Amino acid sequence: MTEQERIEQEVRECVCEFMHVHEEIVDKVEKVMPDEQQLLELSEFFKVFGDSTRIKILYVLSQSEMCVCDIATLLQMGQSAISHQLRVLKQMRLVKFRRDGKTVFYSLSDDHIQTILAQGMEHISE
Amino acid sequence: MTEQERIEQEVRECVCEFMHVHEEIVDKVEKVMPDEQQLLELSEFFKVFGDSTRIKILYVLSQSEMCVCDIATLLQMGQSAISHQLRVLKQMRLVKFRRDGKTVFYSLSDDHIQTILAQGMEHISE
DNA sequence: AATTCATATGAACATTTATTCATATGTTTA
DNA sequence: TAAACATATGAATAAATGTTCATATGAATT
Repeated sequence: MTEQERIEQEVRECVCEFMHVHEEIVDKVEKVMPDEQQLLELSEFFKVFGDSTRIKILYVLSQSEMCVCDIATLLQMGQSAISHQLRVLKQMRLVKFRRDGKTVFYSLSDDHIQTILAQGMEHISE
Repeated sequence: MTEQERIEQEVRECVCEFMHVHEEIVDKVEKVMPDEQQLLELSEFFKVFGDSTRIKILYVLSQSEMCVCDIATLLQMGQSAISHQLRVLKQMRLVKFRRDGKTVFYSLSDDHIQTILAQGMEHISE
């Protein structure tokens, strides 16, 4: 690519990104955009649902509270893997837990989680 | 780690994973588990929400239909990056589009998407 | 028909992420 | 208090993912 061509491309990109936009729409939406930080947090929240192991954990917990061993058995996975994922779920407050002797029982932390799971199920079964 | 110790660990893991589980719970939940494939699809669906660029795209589209250039301008990102992400959103049927001459307008594909976004917002603002 | 423009896409690179292995922590029981 | 047990965690490795760069496609305009 020659320098000349590079400049031409930059001009083209500039045109695309700063001149031929629909200004009314962009201006209107810009005003109601939540701040960067909030949208980042939102994506981090959903990221937690975006792994099949964690989805399975959430699903089984939607049926009953359960200890780490139970979950590992149900999913046929190692205890360590489950434990690591439970930590992620805990950090995002998707699950809560109570200790009973040596055992720790996990459960879903609130109703949003169920609602989100249900909406997702509906979407993929359409 | 000696062979002896390895065996001991395997036994320990075996105990954890196959003997001290709460059988009633495990049996009950095993019966209502959706099949592997469905849960995998569910996680793939949510994975799409789990990236800040895509969340921003979904958010701006929840306000108005919009062309690729508009989105790139709003998010201050390159056209290519947006286009790649729109493909992901399209594949999972989170967005639909209509062509008008050279321009392609994107919009959210159905109400589940709005509901899920709203539930997520509620969760993180608690 | 040739050019311009909006969008799409393939390849490459850098970053993130999930699992495993080994071990640590904290609770109970002998 | 020592051993057994359920769970947690740090480090390492392997796999997945997002962005950029260069270019391709397809529609409109001259």
